[in-house]
Amino acid sequence: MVHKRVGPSKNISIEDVARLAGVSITTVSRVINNSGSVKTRNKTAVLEAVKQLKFKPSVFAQRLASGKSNVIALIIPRYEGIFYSFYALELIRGIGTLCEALKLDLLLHLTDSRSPLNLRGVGGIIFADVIGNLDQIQEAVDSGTPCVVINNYVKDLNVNSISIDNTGGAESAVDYLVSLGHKKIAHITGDIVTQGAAQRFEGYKKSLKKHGIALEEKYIFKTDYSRGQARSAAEKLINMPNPATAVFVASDSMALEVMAVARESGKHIPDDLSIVGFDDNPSGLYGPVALTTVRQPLSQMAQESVKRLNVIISKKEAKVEKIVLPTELVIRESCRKL
Amino acid sequence: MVHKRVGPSKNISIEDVARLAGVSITTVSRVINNSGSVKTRNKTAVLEAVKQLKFKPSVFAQRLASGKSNVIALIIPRYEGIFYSFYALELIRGIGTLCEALKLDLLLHLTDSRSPLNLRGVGGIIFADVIGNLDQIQEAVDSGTPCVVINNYVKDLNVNSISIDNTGGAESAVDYLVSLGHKKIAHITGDIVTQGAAQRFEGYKKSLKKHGIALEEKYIFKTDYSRGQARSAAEKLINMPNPATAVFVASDSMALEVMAVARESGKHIPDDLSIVGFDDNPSGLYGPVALTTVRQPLSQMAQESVKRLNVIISKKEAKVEKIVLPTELVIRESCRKL
DNA sequence: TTGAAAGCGCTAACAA
DNA sequence: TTGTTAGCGCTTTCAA
Repeated sequence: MVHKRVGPSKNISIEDVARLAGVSITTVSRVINNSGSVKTRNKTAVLEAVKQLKFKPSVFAQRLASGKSNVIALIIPRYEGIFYSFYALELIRGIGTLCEALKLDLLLHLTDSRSPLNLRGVGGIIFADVIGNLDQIQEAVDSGTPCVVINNYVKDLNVNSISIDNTGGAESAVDYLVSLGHKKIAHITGDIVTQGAAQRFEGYKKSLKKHGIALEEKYIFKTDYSRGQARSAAEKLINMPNPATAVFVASDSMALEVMAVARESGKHIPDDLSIVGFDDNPSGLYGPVALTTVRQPLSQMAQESVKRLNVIISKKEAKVEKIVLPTELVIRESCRKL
Repeated sequence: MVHKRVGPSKNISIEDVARLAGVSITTVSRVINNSGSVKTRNKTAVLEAVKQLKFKPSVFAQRLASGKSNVIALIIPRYEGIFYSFYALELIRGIGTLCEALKLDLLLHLTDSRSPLNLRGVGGIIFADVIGNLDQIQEAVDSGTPCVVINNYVKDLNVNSISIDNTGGAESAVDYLVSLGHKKIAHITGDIVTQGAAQRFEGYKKSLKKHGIALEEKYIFKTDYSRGQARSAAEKLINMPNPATAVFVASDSMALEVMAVARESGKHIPDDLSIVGFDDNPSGLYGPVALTTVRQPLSQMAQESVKRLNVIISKKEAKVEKIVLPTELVIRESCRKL
């Protein structure tokens, strides 16, 4: 026996609305899209019918018919470290919030960087960082889909990119330490496979060089951004003979770990060790000693990427831009004058 | 002169493939969907043509024609605290990864709980927690779209829910403290607007009652889950006359803050204060004293929700289930026998 | 095992 | 200001 479906009440189509409102479907279409001109009388009737029938247009039909899509995809490389960072959440939050406001559908892809993505029908793509997936990006760009890469300055591809001045930020952090009189300045890096970590390391070296301070291998500790590795690095750093008087750490969460280790070893911050982090993670505020850090405009970057994409999609603007956003040193309490 | 477009290469349609392969579009459809039977010869030809033309079917046309959608929406209430939690990321990660594997498109909505969502065309919906958006859920359920609510046991709605045994977890945490001889046990709550925090508080009270320990208002500190509020609470807790000997904290990140405060005040963990957290956030592992905590199967919950939805969507199974996943006390180093 | 043809629900010329 | 009509690119009967 075939009986009426209870749940998925037969889909209401634009035709039902037209019938109820006593107009053509074209008029209904005009009303719901706010395009063309419609007599107030009819408009009201349509709106009334829409409400009464609880009509929601089928986005698939709309997209198929119009050839336009208000879907944007956010591609996050499924790289181990990425999800333990302040970064990912801030990004998703920034992008998600703006998409909501702009009525864009946000498609989230946690990609393993290999599987081909079916990008057809996606209006635009945001690549969150580049980690082994340049090919994917290349392919997306080639397909003509508007793309913007964030958190990575992409040199080799003709694609929009919005990145952060990691080198400059790191440099200013170290400059600051030098200005306080520090000469033995250590660095705990992030995961060097990421451009961000590499550039921060670069900035560190640049500043030392600028000030005529020799780079010392023993003061450099490479990590994968995890708190665990930060802890080991901090332990080595603190217990070595002739230890550094200051350390620039590639992320705030690692810097907090260093602080904790120092405190446990009976060291006092900033008296025994000056620390500068990177991120401006709010967690840095709550400890006993507020963390001096480099603020990076993550949510600005996130929002900028959506706006940029939106412009490209709607205005058909095609000019490729590579934007680098500035960072800002936020001086708090974790460093002292030597 | 009309010349070949370079960028947005004219969209290849199923018709182009059919022509090149020398078959009908129906046959092509059969091949790409692996439905119906097609002679090997033709199949090969189609596959060859697909590859050569780099054909990707239009998902919109597919969905429109078939009436099926492999899109699932993840609705996250845009509530202030939610993004500072271990919770959100774990969820997105779990759901995102599984969707990727199952080839489901994941639509992310950070909702303000008021704007109506156009759910038409979405195959299924996962609501991440319920915070002031019961109406949205009600509407989604009414529309007949398969829904599952996670991290919240929804009593009043006929909807699938997968939640965590917060009460039981909290109870076992406090039971454990009692078993170690503690009688003065404080509790730092999470944001009581969330069901999770309320249930953990419930479990705390239940355990005390069970053991004949009177509930003392002065030992209860309400927070919004933030580290800042955890710090204030910890300061009060530690500096009060006749302080508690143990504290059950509603989240690990807050518990870590309590640990930090204690250490700064010259207290030793667990000698001066026993601490149990909740979450099993990996950060709890890296401190000087590993945090005893309640493990909640977040990623299991996340994955379960996708699987459940997938079953409902494909099998048309409609039975509503309300699952409560167990928690597990993970004993590490932050508590001592009195 | 195949293909013709009728939609899916909408948008966008074009005409009126 | 409105409606007619031809698709958008696919899936799915139905017949062959």
